[in-house]
Amino acid sequence: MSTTERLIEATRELLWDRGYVGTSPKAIQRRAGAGQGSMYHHFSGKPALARAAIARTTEELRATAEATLGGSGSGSGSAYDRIAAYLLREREVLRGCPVGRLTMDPDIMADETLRAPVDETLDWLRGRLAEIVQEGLERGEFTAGLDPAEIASTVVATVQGGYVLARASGSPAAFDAGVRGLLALLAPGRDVPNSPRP
Amino acid sequence: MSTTERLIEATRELLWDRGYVGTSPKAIQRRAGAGQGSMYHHFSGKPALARAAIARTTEELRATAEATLGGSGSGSGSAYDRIAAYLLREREVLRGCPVGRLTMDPDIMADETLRAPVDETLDWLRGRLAEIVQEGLERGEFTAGLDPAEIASTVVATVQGGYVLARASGSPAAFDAGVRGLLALLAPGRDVPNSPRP
DNA sequence: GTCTATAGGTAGATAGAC
DNA sequence: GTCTATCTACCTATAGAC
Repeated sequence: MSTTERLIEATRELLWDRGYVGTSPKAIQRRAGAGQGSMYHHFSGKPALARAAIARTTEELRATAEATLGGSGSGSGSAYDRIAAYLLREREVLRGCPVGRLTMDPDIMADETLRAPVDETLDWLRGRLAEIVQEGLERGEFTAGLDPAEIASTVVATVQGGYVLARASGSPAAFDAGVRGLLALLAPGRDVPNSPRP
Repeated sequence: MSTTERLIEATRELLWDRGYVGTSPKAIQRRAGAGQGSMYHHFSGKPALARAAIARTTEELRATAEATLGGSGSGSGSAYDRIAAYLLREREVLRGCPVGRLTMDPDIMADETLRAPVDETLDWLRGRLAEIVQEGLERGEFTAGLDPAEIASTVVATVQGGYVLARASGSPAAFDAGVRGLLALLAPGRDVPNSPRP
């Protein structure tokens, strides 16, 4: 793996675990096995490193989400099933969301080039979920009258907040509970599938 | 206001806006109008300051939540109404939750004396909401078969995640959308009250 | 109680040799 | 491309005078 590559990956890990404010260039160098001069040769500084790391992490989130939310147009399952698959997929719950956690970082929010990709990613996710809810409404899967954009926001918020509850309690159980509650509300009467966690 | 008091309040503000890692003793002193020596006379260091600040903030959260969730045993409104009041109450949405944001701080999670009050507070909130959902189920307000603890987790997660969405987009609208979606799911057919925000 | 002095360590880079 | 040296500022205290 190239030095550039190792620097980006090290930054991704540190941003995920410690946030932007809690991540120092020195820590990135140590983790990447790169020297000071090497790091500043490849990147102009901490913001540039963070931009590269965030770009990759947001791409990954989109790809992972799309993998459960359903293929390219082929209706592979009901809307409920696709949303359930998204909610119940395996996650490193106790680590939190690598994108969502950035919103609590004041220095990220203050820099438009760092905030924008975070905003666009969560916005894309809400839009994608809203499309699926709309499909479900048209097929009569959900209670008529629900607002697709609102339900999409509720779904994403439940996931983001589930991370908070899980981290506070030190256990993924709280995340799972929130998700199961949401699925029960979405489809009254249906059996909620089990989470992948033991 | 005493120096101790000003130090605690300054720490609360900074923890809320910048987190634990992003808050320095010097910044606290500046905001409190206290000198270095003065601060270290009243508190042993940053962790002690944070303990005092978190204790006060969690007390405040409990009091504020209890104010909307309903009085001491007197059923002042339906379960749905009390949950709606909690969800729709005025909040400084773009600032995030002063308790929930602490869960993303690695240094807070690593120190048991700082993590415990956060955990206990969110746990209390979930328990309190579960009681109310239980009441609502007994009165037939909600779809039979719902799990009170799960729904309570969904409610708290939606709030915590709503803050994330709002901060990402720079607008409280995303918070409100998530809340309105949740209320619509909780009581199909009912009109969801408007949020207090303009 | 509050102030100033001191101190070792890190943050976030820049400069220039190799 | 990578390394070492250097730099200013800030972090998180401790010590001791007033």
